Amino acid sequence: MRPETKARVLEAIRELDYTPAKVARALRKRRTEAIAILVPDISNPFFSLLARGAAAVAYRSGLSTLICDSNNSTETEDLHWETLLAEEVEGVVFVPAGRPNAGKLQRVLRRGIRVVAADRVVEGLPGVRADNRRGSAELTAYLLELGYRRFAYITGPEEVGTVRERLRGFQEALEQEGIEPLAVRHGEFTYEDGYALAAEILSSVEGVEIIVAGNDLMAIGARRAAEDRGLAVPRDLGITGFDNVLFAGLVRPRLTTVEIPAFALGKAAMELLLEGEREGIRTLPTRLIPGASTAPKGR
Amino acid sequence: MRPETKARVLEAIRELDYTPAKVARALRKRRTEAIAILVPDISNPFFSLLARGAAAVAYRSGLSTLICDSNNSTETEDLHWETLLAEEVEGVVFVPAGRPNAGKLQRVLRRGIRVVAADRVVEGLPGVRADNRRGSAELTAYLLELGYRRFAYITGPEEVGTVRERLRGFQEALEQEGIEPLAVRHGEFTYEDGYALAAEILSSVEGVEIIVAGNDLMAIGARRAAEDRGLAVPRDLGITGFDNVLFAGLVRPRLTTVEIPAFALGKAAMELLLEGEREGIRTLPTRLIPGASTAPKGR
DNA sequence: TTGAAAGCGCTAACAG
DNA sequence: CTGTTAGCGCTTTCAA
Repeated sequence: MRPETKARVLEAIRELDYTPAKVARALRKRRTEAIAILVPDISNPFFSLLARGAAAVAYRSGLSTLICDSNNSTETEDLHWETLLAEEVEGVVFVPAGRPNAGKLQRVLRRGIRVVAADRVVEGLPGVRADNRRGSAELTAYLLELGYRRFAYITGPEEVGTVRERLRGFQEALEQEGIEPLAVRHGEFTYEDGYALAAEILSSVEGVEIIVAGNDLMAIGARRAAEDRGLAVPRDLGITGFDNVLFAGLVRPRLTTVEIPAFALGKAAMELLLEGEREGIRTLPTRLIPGASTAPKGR
Repeated sequence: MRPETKARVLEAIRELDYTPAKVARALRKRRTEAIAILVPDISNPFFSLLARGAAAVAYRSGLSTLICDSNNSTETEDLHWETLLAEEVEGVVFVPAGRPNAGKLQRVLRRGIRVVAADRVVEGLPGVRADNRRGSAELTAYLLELGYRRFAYITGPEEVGTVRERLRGFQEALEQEGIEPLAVRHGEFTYEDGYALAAEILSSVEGVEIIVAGNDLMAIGARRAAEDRGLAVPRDLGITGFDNVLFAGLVRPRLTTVEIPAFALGKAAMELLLEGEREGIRTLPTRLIPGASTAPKGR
């Protein structure tokens, strides 16, 4: 282009304070260059960290990012799918709230929208998840080594994949030693349900040495329930969590837990999305974080 | 419309699996019906809760919501302003990372985009904030009543409005009793800086009875620094926070802090935005949350 | 009540 | 290298 013309154009841009309108561009190019991140609860640090990881990758590729919060509800999730269809996003990093609506998902996929599952695996979708089963098994092996033998397990809703994987790793590790858990209880992944389930177990099950929780928040709730019954942690009762969210390291005694790389999970999911991956599950390793909420159990 | 025609249209919609394209609609109507929420750090539960409050209101009005994360950087913030200009969002709920770029902001406003500040007041913008000064003064009065007299204060960057307001409330309450703080230190609003500033104070300032922190995260860092020097909380040293984020209630001893209604802040900011408010600051009340990290100080 | 036409701001294709 | 034109899918307006 002639330098003079270029200068005149640049001058006009400045003068009019011109910014290209993305909507018009998207309409003409038939590409919105927008992707969405759909999570169950953005105010949960685990998911917001995951969303951050995903957004960082999208941002580098010049894509706009829409963060949608399904508020732990499949119905809200469905509403969001409608919006995303109307927005014509090109892809979605998806953390399902529970068992996702297969019909909606099919419609989205038929429209050519790529969807990658993150953290929680969805049948028929490519995805990135943490090695929950192994992480849970390693944790359990560590607890067995410490000398714990009488276990109770509290966790989230049964229909969530990560809940089942963690439970399975736990049970398999126990089976190797010929041990059965004294109790297994399901609730929501909240502080309140952690408290309630632990309280119920402590008052109805004899001789529990340790409560293994499906996530950190439940573990903290359980610890509180133990305290309220006058039990000291780890002296009278061991407690473990899962996720290694920020506060797991802030509470005293520091929680024994398993780190799930939330940011990396989001990052990897978005990378899979941008590479156009259509299938396959990538599994990221977890890491055992020993804390002072468990201690060697002399026998 | 004739019922028969209507039926035929509905039939066609079903058959083609038709969803109206928002981009085309936005282009024609010259209204994108999209708003943005721009926060410093979405992985901070305080901001994600605020974002949730704002999004909930927008959602009810059928607006699309774009959540943008400036990663605590004014430069990233500026990049986001460009995107938002190009996206032609109709409004922005804005929590500035530091001192916002006035030029960018002017450009955005000149384009007719409404901006409402949340949590942190911005000159020339309507906004919603918490009554930080009073909340801080009330907290300080409570501490004086407990018998504390020798105070140290650690907080975030000086250019952040909430930092200055909280510090001011603190200082004014002390002045009424003719007391000067022994130390005031600024850093980032992080666990690490809370630890570092507290450690520095404890090793260089004589006779500090209590460390008042500008937010909860710094308070937890300070508590750790105290522990590492063998000081028991609250016996040897009192500690207080600000915000009342989730973990403030989970740590032991429970943190004495001031609740900032993050969700309500976001909600109110979005309401102001939708009402088309052009100026004025709304102030929401805070609430003192006494905890066990402070205790009556016999003299 | 229905149909037809124009045009939002952009890009791709093509002509000069 | 520059200018012109058509058309993305919708809404608005006007005509039948």
